[in-house]
Amino acid sequence: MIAVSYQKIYDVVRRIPPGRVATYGQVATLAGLPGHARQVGYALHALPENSTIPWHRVVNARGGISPRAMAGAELVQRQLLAREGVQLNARGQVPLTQVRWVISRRARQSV
DNA sequence: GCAATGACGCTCT
DNA sequence: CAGAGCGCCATTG
Repeated sequence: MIAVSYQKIYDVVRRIPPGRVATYGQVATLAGLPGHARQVGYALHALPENSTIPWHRVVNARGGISPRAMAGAELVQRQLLAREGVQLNARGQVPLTQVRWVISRRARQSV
């Protein structure tokens, strides 16, 4: 059973455009849950693999892929990002200064 | 309702 | 920027 609060988070993640990435904190804030970055990660963790949510576009505040229970899954995320043109550096992180998702104020209101 | 858990963020070093 | 430590809080047992 997925909590209703997660729906809000999924909704934000769905809006992340290809070739762009957002941080957990950013997603939390856009979802109307400022400071609940952990719940964002928790929500994505409970996300089924067959989901259409672009969860791979969500990274931590440093642009890196957080280690999760199943190692190797981060490799998948790296592949999905590369497929969208997001190149990762040697540290396995993305240049946030360039690919950080910047949503316009008007775009947020159109929810 | 209490205690433990966790795909994190912020601050200091 | 990278690493270590502390804090926040919904979800779960």
